Amino acid sequence: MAKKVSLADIAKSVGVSKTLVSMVVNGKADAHGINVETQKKVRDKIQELNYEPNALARGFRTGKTHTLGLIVSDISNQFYSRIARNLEDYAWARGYSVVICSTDENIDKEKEQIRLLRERKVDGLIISSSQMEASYFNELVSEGVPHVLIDRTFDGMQSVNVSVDNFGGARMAARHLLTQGIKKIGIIAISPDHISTINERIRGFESALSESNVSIPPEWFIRAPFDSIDESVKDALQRIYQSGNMPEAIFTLNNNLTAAALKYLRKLSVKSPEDIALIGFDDVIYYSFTQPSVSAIEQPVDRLSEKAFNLLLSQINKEDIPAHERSSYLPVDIVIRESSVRT
Amino acid sequence: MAKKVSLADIAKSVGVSKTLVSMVVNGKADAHGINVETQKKVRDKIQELNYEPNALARGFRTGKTHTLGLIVSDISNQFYSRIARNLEDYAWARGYSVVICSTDENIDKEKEQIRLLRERKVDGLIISSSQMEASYFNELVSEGVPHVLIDRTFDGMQSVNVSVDNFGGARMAARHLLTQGIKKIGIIAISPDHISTINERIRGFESALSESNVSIPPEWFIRAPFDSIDESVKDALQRIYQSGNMPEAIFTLNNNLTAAALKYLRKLSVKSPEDIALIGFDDVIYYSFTQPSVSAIEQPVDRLSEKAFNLLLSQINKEDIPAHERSSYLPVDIVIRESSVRT
DNA sequence: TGTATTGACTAAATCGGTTTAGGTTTCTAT
DNA sequence: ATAGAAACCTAAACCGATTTAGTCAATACA
Repeated sequence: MAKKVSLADIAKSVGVSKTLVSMVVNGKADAHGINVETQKKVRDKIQELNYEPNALARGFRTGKTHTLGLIVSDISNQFYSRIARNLEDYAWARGYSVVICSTDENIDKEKEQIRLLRERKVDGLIISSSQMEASYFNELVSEGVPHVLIDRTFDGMQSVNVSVDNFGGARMAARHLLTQGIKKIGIIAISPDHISTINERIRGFESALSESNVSIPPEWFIRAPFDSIDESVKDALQRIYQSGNMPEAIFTLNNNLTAAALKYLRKLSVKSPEDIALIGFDDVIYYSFTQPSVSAIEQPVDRLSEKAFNLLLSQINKEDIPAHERSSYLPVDIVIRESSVRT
Repeated sequence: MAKKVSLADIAKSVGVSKTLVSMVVNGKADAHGINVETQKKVRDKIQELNYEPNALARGFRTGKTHTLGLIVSDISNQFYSRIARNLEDYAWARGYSVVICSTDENIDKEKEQIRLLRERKVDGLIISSSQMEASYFNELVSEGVPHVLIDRTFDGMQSVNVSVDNFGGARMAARHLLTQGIKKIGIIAISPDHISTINERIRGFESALSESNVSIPPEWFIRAPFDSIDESVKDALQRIYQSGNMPEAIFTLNNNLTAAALKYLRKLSVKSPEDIALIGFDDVIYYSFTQPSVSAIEQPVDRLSEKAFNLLLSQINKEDIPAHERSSYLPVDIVIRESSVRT
């Protein structure tokens, strides 16, 4: 490992000051009226010695790392990996890298990750938080930490945030079922119960139901713990199946729940949509060729990511974000396929 | 944004040297025989002033960032997002963060990302490379950059590497088809053609076929460009369908290709396995409830990631890696479902 | 009594850049 | 001839930790 060439080496070798070399490296030479020939000499020497600036030293001095932190519940969930990918693309285009952190819906882990990322001086954070404590984020705001809450938001929170119309999406799903005269409806959510999106979806769904005087009986209101979705959905569906009292439709509140429901309905030989109609929140490409193909609420992942990135960049660059931009809800679409259509 | 408390602040405030504070912070105080009471005083002051070490300054001095780089073709591909997740877990347990980079199978982008990560002084790299140039990686080796090639490897390469038995997996798939008397077989690969896994799979598949004197005619050997898999697979299948000369089976070389094939066979109303049997490389949970359920070669993602991480950590810690550990191939499994069984 | 040894601690150098606060020349205008 | 302005460049401080190479006083030993 030959010792790295430093800026001082270049300076000495060309016979100019470190300041000048630094200016050339950062493209500030012209602005400082440095002679073009001197600039060329420096650039040639940089080439010759194969100098590469030490980003750590630079970051140490400037306080900028050109790194962003992305905190989500689980990066292997398609929804989040797509967000990650989009974000990464926007970041790459602007010279930023992104560090990923999966929280497993664990609040303490999330806080620890945020602490660590801050200690590492990332320039900004994009967070899909598992918490619902506004005060925690308001502290981030008042400490001036650039961050955007993505996907999940909650009341009383002053952070810039971008999410999706979870309430409206779930309401669409409910209305879609109700229009078909379906009234015996179940729902599968995940626990813990402090996840804002899930709660919004429940609210939206129930609000539409109550307009038609329908409600979800407790035995059809299932909570599957985040870390054991598969078994919990299996057990719940089995219980319902054996009870003989089956709903006509089930609404699953995220893609993992939908997959699990699909899997175990099939195992129980419960036909969808004939026996139980199914509609899920969050669309996945595979839904179009599962048996049955699955209806779903589709989220605008790309626009969500783009918006979050831009809002974060504005904060990093100390630009003002107008009040109406500080909080936005993107509309969702309903994609109706076989699983939810009974007529 | 109140100015951050520095180590010097603590030192001055307690009335000791920075050295001492640093030793306390890093748990080296006892080893240096520092009085326990002095230690306590320092620790109390750290609490009181809420001191947090500046990781950038520390990293600048020590050259360690406790950050790893993960380079893959596309983080939103389930295969890679699962690797990312596993890696992140191992990394987190050891105090490392991971930066993700998607290359889109673009060699130049990959090189640029590696350059950037090195400039940012990540402690190590885990790379699923799109290249097949041994010399590039041998340079990394001789420069002493800790790195592990994961998933994809190639000849003449001295880097530590962990991959999967792509050759054997594809051979299994071929034999599975051949045993059923299927001889008219097509294959869908991706381009560019410098991806080692894809090439190994082709080799393995063809080697099994040639044992039975079967070969793949050019019109059934499809290459779908990485960035337009969907349309290319669609076009190719349509062409084959319209030609009237259809294979009895198709082997798709990765999960995206399998999904695309499934989607368009369905659109063309080509029944699987009756009209065309289908088997793909890389298993995905959805395959078990698609129509038909899809047979696949399953890769040991978790073991792959674990091994890669451990090998990287060894390098970072300057431990010796025995020769037989420097290169490993993990076995794969075949998961037979409906799509490939014609009897 | 003089020399080691031990225990407790520290001053100063260092990492590699960026930033601040200038300093020379040379040219131009009076 | 000379003040003032341009044009071009630089020395030194600085960011916040770690590391090196000690110091100093008290005790132990011969």
